[in-house]
Amino acid sequence: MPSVEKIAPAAYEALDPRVETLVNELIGRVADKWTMLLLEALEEHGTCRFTRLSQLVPGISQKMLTQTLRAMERDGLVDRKVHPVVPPKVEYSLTGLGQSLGEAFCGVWLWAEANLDRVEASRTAFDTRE
Amino acid sequence: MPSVEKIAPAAYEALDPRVETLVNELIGRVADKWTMLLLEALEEHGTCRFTRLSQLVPGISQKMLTQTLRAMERDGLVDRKVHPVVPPKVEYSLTGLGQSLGEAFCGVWLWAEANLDRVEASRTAFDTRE
DNA sequence: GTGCCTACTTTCCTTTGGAGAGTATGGGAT
DNA sequence: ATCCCATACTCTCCAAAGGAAAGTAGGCAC
Repeated sequence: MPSVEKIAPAAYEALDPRVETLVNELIGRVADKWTMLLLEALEEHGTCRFTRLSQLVPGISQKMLTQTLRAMERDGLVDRKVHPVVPPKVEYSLTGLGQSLGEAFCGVWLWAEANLDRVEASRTAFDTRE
Repeated sequence: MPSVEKIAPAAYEALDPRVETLVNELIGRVADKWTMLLLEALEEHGTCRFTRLSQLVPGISQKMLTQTLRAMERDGLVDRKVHPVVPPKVEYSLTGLGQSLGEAFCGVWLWAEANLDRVEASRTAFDTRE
């Protein structure tokens, strides 16, 4: 089981605090529930429109959908294509950068899928201990 | 570049909606800024006490530190060992499950490290477009 | 005119999160 | 005996984030 250090020892140890801070900020931005869920939806279904995305990501409010998509666009993760027609038509898709982040998150999805039961068991054990 | 489907096609396609909902909930719980940062801190520094963790994770409030650690303990990600001495001494460490999640997040750290510049560039481009 | 369509905004209100002070405990210093 | 300290919280108060629902724009069908 490799750790970050074992995979990229030199790069990791060589980080100066300034870069580490930036990485932490980026992680804080990107390690967000809605961002992850949107990344997954766009990865799985390809180009989507606003309403479609709101259906694909259950529980997201329009406000958060707009907000998260904008932030992802600003970060270069999604491409936003506006067709100047009426009624409005806006298509969202992953950029190469977004796809690579989606792949980076792949391990987390697999982990969640594989360990659902363990987490569930731990929770009930914890709750009955109280 | 493998996608989720290519790595685990059968398991992924076979998910019934109920399981997918649970996975989404688990992702929502775990894809949290503080959880990721704590996971990283514990992975890198091993067993730590409360005050140490608050120093290792810059910007976290005591409230969020307590809260996040409790949630992680409940999910079986961290082990909380209380030594009944005075002043109090509580040691936190990753469980096997926590370590495996830390490894799953490894790709995201590497991605962030590798793509900091691209994201930064995209942001300034976006901001000057406005 | 009325209503419809879509992608947002806006408003209002609840929940979450941060800052800082307070708590409990016994041991060591004075 | 009294004071102070260390540690891991816990509480209170306030600001910020987030959700629900209604509103907006503007061309088109009726």
